[in-house]
Amino acid sequence: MSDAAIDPTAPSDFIRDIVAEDVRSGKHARIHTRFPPEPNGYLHIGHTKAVCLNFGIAREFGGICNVRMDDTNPAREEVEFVDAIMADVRWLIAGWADKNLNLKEDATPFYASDYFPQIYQFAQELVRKGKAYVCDMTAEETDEFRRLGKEGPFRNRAVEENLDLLARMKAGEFPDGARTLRAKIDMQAPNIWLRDPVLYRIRHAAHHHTGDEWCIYPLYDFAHGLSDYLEGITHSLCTLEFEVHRPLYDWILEALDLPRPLPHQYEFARLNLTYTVMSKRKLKQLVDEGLVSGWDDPRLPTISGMRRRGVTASVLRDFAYRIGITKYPSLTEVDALEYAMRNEFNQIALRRLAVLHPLKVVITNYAEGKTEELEATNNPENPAAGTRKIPFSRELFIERADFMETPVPKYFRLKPGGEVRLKYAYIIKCDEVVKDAAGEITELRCTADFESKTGGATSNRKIKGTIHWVSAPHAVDVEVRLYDRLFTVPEPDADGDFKSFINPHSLEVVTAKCEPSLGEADPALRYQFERMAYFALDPDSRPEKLVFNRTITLRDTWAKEAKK
RNA sequence: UGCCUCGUGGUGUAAUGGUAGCACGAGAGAUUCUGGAUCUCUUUGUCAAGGUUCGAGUCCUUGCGAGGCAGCCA
Repeated sequence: MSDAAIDPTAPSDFIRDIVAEDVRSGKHARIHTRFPPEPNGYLHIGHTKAVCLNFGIAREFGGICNVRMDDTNPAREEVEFVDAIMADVRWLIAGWADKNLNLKEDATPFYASDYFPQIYQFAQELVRKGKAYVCDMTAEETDEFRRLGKEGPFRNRAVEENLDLLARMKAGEFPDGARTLRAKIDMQAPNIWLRDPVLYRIRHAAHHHTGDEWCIYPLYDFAHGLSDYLEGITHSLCTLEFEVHRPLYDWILEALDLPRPLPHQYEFARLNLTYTVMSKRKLKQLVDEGLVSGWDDPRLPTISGMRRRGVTASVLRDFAYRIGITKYPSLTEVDALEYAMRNEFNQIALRRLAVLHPLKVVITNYAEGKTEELEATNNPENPAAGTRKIPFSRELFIERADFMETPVPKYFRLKPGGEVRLKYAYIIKCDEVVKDAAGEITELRCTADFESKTGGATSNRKIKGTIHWVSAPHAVDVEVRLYDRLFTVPEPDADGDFKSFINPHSLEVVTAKCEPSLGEADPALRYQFERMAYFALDPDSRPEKLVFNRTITLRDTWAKEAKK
């Protein structure tokens, strides 16, 4: 029974169409996909697309999805990455596709390296069938012959000799690069990957998962399709660059004459996002050169970075579904991601008053020492979220940007002699601007219209501007990290050095003045500092020193207007 | 250069031979105790030229453009 009927939000795309047709025709007993990361780096939002596709299909068609470490290259893979990848995947699918996550019996992910014994047997089988041979050419010679479409001198070795040499390769008798096992296909094939591709190479190196057991390692092309076959994968989904490898994928499975149905490979376009870089190499460079704080730096498009920034798994999934699946190598505007964040946070975030760049305000006609408790709405989008009390007193902080001594046109916040509403409190009028010796504004002296208190006699008096504020004596100080886009241009890796486009203002750290209730902020919740942005607690937070990360600003039509 | 793939508003996508639609963005307005949210409206598109057909974004041909591959990386 397909889940598609009970999930109307499930998207439609050319791959799901194929799967649906295969389900209809009864080609497979059960749909089985896989997510096959190489454990050589952290997952990023591009992987989100693949995870949501593979798990989404499993989910919609009542199937399962394996997470398989594509670990056939001991030189660059590490256990640290396996753990990080699994944590990210589990987080991403939690409460959504847990049921469809297929793990090994000991609850660990699958590893291509676990199949090395079987893959080796398949290699021997290919040799016995005369479809693979041991080649003694150097890497350079191999390249050269392949370019020229020329058959090498070892191509027609006898089966027995090939079998013997392969065994000796495995036994460690030869140094790295001395020989390879190659498929015997067609050196004149128009597709380069059919010109006797290398199946095994010699690497005397320890492997993160198999240790020193092997000194020959299969290449991706040989290992991947066989791993798919061994796991019973029905639909092997990968990105466009593997398109030209598909004939080889099929050739290997067919050459071995494996029982049908065979897994089939389908390709889709990887995700590209404006104002960021996605390649593992570039992300690693940013991390290694200390240009960001680590793989989980909130400015990075890594899953761990976005999680730390405050982005939720459901936002990422929603985004992945919004962008769709095609074969067109598109460039998605980051606005689509930001929209997904705002769209969800607007529904769930608790509203709080917090002043990021404080300016002191004294209400001169308000009694010294007096305090009032005012009622504030937790979430206007969700009445069930209820209300809370916030203290008001004679001395307050407001946002520096909410006052302009010489206001620009259309500015309707506080100005000398002007009025503005303090949210949930009074309408105040600015009587006096106090400056220090340097001419810097240090304080505003205002008077409140006591009749205008929220709910009061003239509270419905029309005032264009409403601003947020915090009572100075009650304010809680917190650290706030204001993150912005890491790059200043839409396509940082289009040309030139991407690092020269790094946004020098991608992080601003401030000490904010917050309403008291924020002192008990919950790391599981999302907050909107009213009129500013959505925030989440950073793991660096300690009870005595909270740290908030700005996940995404509110839409700011004033900023756009002011630029005109 | 060879081989493979892909071209639908600014962006991401839908339309499976039958009214080119949706979302994001942009612009205008309404409303608002968040310049948020919400609501209304507007704008802009089938790469080009032929062909098949009653009818083509869809099928065919050619051209143009873009991307991928040409590691003993994945």
